[in-house]
Amino acid sequence: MLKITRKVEYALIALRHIQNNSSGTVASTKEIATTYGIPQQLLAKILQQMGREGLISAVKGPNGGYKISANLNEISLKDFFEKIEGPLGLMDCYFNSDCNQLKACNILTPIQRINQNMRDLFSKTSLQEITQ
Amino acid sequence: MLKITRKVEYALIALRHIQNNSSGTVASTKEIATTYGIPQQLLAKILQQMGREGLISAVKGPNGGYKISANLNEISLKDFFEKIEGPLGLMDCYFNSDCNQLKACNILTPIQRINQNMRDLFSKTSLQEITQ
DNA sequence: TTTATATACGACTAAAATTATCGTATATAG
DNA sequence: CTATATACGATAATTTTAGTCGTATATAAA
Repeated sequence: MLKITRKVEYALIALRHIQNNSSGTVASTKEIATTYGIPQQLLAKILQQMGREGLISAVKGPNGGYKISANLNEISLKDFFEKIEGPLGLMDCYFNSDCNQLKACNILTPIQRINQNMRDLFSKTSLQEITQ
Repeated sequence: MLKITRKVEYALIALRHIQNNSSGTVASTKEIATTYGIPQQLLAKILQQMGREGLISAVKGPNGGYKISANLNEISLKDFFEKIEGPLGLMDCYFNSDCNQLKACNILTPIQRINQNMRDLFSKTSLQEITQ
């Protein structure tokens, strides 16, 4: 409960690795996968997704790989999580209304408040604080 | 990602219902289950667990049910979550060391910091803030 | 003292979400 | 050309979460 997924974990590891890479060169999927013991195909898909989201950009072909293309200091952890995993909420009813309890739910208001506190926490933390 | 489980959700709903119950009487599993559309057998197990954890106490037999037996104002949401679902952490390596990445993990330190922030958030919120 | 109602709890099954793999296509440096 | 690397939809495996079943025990009330 309340855990980040491996997908996000791998994304953060990769992002930090790419950022710390010696300038001028790019980091390949294979290099990152073997360094951290991450399944290569899975990491590939995550990197592609981060590419589509504008966080990194790809260089194709031999000696190819990825480099950072966004200012990680301007992106909050909340936005990053939502780019990678979609809406961020303690419970589904925050963004999805087909809930059995909704009609009679007695904890909706207080839980929304706690949820907002959690979103605020991740909003005020930048991606850079993890990858720097 | 970062969601509470239905188990915790049901536990909170039940706790609030029991607390708001007219004094002198207890609230039965059946009553709570039908009111909020929660599977009765599942709710029963959750209530039993909360009983074992000392949060509520049971009255057996006809007209039986549960009543609050702890001071919910003195219990943090973090402690409650851990009573119901076990250790609370953004990632397993916070409390379990068999992780593929541990040896080379490059985000351990920063993620532990974020994790601590989340634990602090739930530590400074009392159960009462949800059930009152 | 019998009956109906309610909690207690371990074992099991079902469903959903997460994690990982496969196959194929495209780009490009050498 | 060829080897290497990204692109990506589809599918499979695994893990976690959610829910059910069967049986035992306690007790109020008829």
